[in-house]
Order: sequence, then structure tokens, then C-alpha cells
Amino acid sequence: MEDAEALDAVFAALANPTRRAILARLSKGDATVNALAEPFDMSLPAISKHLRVLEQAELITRSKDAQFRPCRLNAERLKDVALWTEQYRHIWDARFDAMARAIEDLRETTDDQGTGMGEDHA
Amino acid sequence: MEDAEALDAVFAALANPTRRAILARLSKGDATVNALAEPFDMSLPAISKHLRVLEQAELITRSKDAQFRPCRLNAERLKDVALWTEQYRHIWDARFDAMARAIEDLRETTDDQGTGMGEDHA
DNA sequence: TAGATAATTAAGCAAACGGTTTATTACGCG
DNA sequence: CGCGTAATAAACCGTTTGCTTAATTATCTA
Repeated sequence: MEDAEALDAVFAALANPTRRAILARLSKGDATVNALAEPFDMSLPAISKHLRVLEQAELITRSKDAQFRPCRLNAERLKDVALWTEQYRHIWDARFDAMARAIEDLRETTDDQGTGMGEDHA
Repeated sequence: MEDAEALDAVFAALANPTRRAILARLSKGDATVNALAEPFDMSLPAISKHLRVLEQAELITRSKDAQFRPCRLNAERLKDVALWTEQYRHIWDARFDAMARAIEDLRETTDDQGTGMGEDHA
């Protein structure tokens, strides 16, 4: 997990609207290749290639059912993405900053047992 | 935000270990092109191009200071990524599922009081 | 004014990407 | 068996990517 090469493949796979749409579809349940291809104005081999990219990035898995190849979402890799972005959360999340400041304030007030009142900020 | 084309550019920019390393470096503070290039066994123009990709994805901004072009992280686009992944959290996060079940239980107990909350769709 | 330094532009190249059309494989069914 | 359906493989094509080296632009400094 959290491996650099794996992240390369996952981000590259996600950098395409067709593939993201396929993932969105699969989040509602498994589907065959033809079912996944239906919404797109694109040849079936093109979809097949997109699925291969998603599979190699481990964003989906494929099984066999007669001549059908039902696809299933593998959310583990999306979790990896979420975990990767977490390291930057403190930069964009105001709540995170507010919490950090609150912790700092708490530390200060317990340090010198001062007035504890008279602060401002929104 | 949450625009499809923008996400294309952001994910594509993140699909490269050099560019992710540059972002990690910038999360610790602004830096010039040469400073950013230093850790890599790669020509300066190559780094310059990576920075252009990051800039066009709006993952960084660049200013002017004499002959220097200090780069700064723009975490907004990383926030977009985090928000995008959120839609799949319930699939991988067991705690999320537990919470969803708790909400469902709560909804059931308040149903007969006619809250007028969201009904089903499709 | 001449250098040195910071960074980009230009040109070139091999490999990967995203699509196509045309086979080909695999399976179920009458 | 022969046919229809699901899906992949093969070959091809234009564009993009990720890198190179060489040249150019912009700015500070002696």
C-alpha cells in the first residue's frame, strides 16, 4: 500500500473521465463490459482497454461468468488516494487549523493557569 | 470546482512520482525552480516542464522575484481530490457503514412522525 | 559593460495514450 | 452443428508525455 508505483497507476487511471464514470457506475453494483460501454459513444474495444487500465491499477477486479466478464469496484485503491491526500489536509482544511489552534490554546492555558478568558477570533 | 476537466488535469499531474515529490517539498514551504530540482537526477528543463504541468492543474502558483520564480503549493485542488474520493468512502470505510446504518435506524424510528425528509429517486 | 545565475524556449525523440477497424476467441443455445 | 452474443487481440494512427541538449531571455552584480 501507499507504494509509489501503485499510486502512479491509480492516478493515471483516474485521469480520464470515461474511466471515472465507469468507477461511478460500478459503485452502484457489478456490471458486464457491454453494460459499462452502453452510456458511451465509443467502440467496445476502447472500453475494454479502459477496463484493462483500471484492472492493472487494481481499481477493479474481473471474474468469469460464461462469456461475461463482470467487473467489480475495488475501493482499496481509492482508499489509498484518500490516505495520500490526508497528508495535505492541514493545508486546506480550516477546521483542521482551528483544531490545531484550539489544542495549542489549551496547552497554553494549562501551562500557566492564567485567566482563561478574553480571546476573540471567529 | 469538482469540474471534470479540472479533475483530469489534477489526476494526470499527480500520476508522476517526480511531481508528487515536488508537491511534498512545497508542502514544507515555497521554493525556487533550482531548489526544487536539486534532489532529482534530471535536467532543469525537465523540472521546468513538470512545474508547468502542476501549474496548469492549479496545484501550484508561481510568482516573480528578480530572476527567481518561487513556487507555492495550492492545496485547493488537493481538496478537490479528497472531496472526489469521499463519494466512495462508504465502500471502503467500515465506520462509515456503521454510521450509515445508525442513521438508517434513526430514520426508521422517526419515520412515522412525518419528517418530510428526502424520499427515494428514479 | 561584461559575467554569472535563474529559468524558459526550441527542437528532437522514443514510448505511452486513446481511439479506430478488422479479426479472433469463447460460450450458450436452437 | 451453426449461429448469435460477449469480449479480447491485432494492427494501425495521430497526439501527448517525459526526457534530452542547445539556445535564449531576464536579472543581479562586479
